Amino acid sequence: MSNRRLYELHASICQTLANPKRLEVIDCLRDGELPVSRLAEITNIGQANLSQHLALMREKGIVIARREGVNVYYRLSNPKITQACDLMRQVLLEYLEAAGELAETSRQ
Amino acid sequence: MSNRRLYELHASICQTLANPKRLEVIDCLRDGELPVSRLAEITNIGQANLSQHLALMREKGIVIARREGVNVYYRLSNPKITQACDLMRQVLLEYLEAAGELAETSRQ
DNA sequence: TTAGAATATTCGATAATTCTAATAAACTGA
DNA sequence: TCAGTTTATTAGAATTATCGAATATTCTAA
Repeated sequence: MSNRRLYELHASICQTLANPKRLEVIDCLRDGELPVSRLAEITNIGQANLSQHLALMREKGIVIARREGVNVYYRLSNPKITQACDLMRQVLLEYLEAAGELAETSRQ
Repeated sequence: MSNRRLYELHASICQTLANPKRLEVIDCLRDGELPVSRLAEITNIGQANLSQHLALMREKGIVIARREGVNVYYRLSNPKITQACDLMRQVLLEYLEAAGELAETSRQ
């Protein structure tokens, strides 16, 4: 597979994570599967919109759906997704901290 | 800081990584800083466009620029960015592998 | 000080994302 | 089979991202 194509696929994974609602859903699924109804409760995302976000993550292979009766349970396809999110969260927090200290310094 | 706001900032980090050209640039900077001219050579991205991508990454705190004479050197702001990218790359590769095996299975 | 090299910014055109509202589909129990 | 519950899909409007072309800025060496 060409490098160009790999970068495109890689970017499409990142793109899938590049939305606050989807990140919240991923966070909800960190410890195991949940039905859509529960995700809707926790996140307060409208039904249609939540379903769209889940469909997108399904297509990109980020989550896996399992139907049980009338409910559909979603789970993360790979624990490394949580790890990657956590790392990026750390990058963010370190950035915020550095920015905070910078503001501290310039205030003196 | 509110959770909502953190998810937004987190998403904006992911958004910054969600582009094949920017991922390629980040890959180039994995082992240290490089001048824009060198990045342009390696990646074959047009001057204006490359500069736009670098500006975006600067704004989001992903890269840091250092001017030395007529050249501007860019570097990653945090080694965890490389780690996060590598993890997501692994997620992708494992997905591709699983998809490949799936195709293998269904062909039998 | 001025020409030339390296980099950045601005401006539109095009494409991609995101959302809500409406509707459809899948399933269960009566 | 029908009503009700849960989830998915579609359509269209609004916002946002991406790119190339043109232009501006920053710096150095002559």
